[in-house]
Amino acid sequence: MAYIEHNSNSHFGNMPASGIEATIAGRASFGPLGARNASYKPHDVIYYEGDEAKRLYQLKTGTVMLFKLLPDGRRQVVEVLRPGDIFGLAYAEEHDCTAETLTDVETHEVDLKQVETSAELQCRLASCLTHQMRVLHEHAVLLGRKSALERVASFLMYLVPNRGGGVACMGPDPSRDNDSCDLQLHMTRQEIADFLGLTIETVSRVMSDLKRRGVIRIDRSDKIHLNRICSLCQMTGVH
Amino acid sequence: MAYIEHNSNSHFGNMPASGIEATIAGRASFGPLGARNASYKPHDVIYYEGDEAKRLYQLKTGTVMLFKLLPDGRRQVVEVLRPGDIFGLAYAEEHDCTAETLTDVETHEVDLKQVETSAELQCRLASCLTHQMRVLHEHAVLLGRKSALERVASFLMYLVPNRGGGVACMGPDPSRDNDSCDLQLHMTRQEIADFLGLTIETVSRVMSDLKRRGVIRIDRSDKIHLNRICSLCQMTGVH
DNA sequence: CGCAAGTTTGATACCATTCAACTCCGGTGG
DNA sequence: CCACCGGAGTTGAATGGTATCAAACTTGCG
Repeated sequence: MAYIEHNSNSHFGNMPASGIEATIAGRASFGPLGARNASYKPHDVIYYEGDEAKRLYQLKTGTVMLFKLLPDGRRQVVEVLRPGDIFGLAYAEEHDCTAETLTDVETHEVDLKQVETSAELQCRLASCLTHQMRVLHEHAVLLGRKSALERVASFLMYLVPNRGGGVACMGPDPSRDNDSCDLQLHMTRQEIADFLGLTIETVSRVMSDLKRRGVIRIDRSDKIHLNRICSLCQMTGVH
Repeated sequence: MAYIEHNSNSHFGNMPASGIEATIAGRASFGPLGARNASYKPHDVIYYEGDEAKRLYQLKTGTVMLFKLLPDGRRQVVEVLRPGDIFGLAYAEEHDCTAETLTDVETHEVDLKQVETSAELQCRLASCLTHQMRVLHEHAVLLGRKSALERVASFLMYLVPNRGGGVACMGPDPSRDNDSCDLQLHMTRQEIADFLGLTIETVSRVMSDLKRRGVIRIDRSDKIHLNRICSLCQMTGVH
């Protein structure tokens, strides 16, 4: 299922914290730090909730979701990861989530033992975790306090390059040269619903509503064109 | 508002990762690593969302909540911290949450500059962040997928020593010698509601319902006696 | 074509919210 | 001492947003 190769340019623990090696999405890559590379196909399960934690993973390309299940089958997708994000928590015996790929995926993987002994890895780990913690805080607001429309709008905005998490919103500026954009969701309605704490039907209804209002165009169910990014941004609840 | 003193036994960066210094709740203390000590009174705001991040905080005693506000006033309490937890994220210019004390509080505080240069601090940071990330995942399940009763039951169970997060549940065992316990909430109904993604009235109604069913006894509004811990545990949705 | 999986749409039900009134409790001052 | 007050909590009735149940539709593919 997963093809694993050893990183040829592996030189462990000898890079400075402000290293000049490639970064992904502004965060430091684990690549040069003794990491193996691995590849996965869409819908591969990288590990299951409850599995023994043996490695730390950094997403190099593609998308991975982490989810938890309740005994009666209810599912919550707790994170949707992008390149540069890490998963497979260290400092714990068992994984608290299942990690499943949404697309073709490439990862860097390092043994947890290495993490425990590498100051450099821990530094990068702390940096990544801090970033992801912020995203989780934002997601808690979404799950705890936002309406269905606000959730879906926030989700779509999250997928707009450089607009994720509503961090870099320029406000309502209809004069922007490019107020539209194409999105590839890589998620089914069910996966979106489980991420947003909604049902599949509610997600579908909100999408149809956005389409009716001319804010989005649905080219294929997982291929969405945003006609008016600013209008959508106004619906996220953060304005 | 906050009384700050310098840590007398401050010896910076010379402790091994597996140091023998005191730990809180199983996690390493920042105390010996050049940290200042500070004290706060109940309802002190340690920092506001949007403030410049200058320090990293570790909670020594008491309880702190982190919350985010939407522009229209909706509030989500994203974390309720206990001794050993850290807050005041590093690797970012601004705080993403407001930090407010719920009780008398004592903290260890270190400058972010120190964190950037101390491998030891980064190690502990990564460890704490990993633990808190798990708690956030669990909370996402609560916010996204649980009913009001399940949320309140989970919240109360979270406050039971050694039962937090449903991690160490022994299952339905009515023969346990001690199936009851006293809790001090340190939170108003409003704060609980904002933590659980509910309204104040819903929290109150569920509490009354639990009382009517004989599962809890409400001694004072923030002083709850659990009559049957196992019954309550059964209501959290994790069984 | 015809099936299967995913999605959309409709009708209805229900849980949590909203709005409102009431209770409880501690503190203050006559 | 007790009347009064304000804030927090509780309870009730009505509303509404989302879930649920059910059916139709779309798409991809053998």
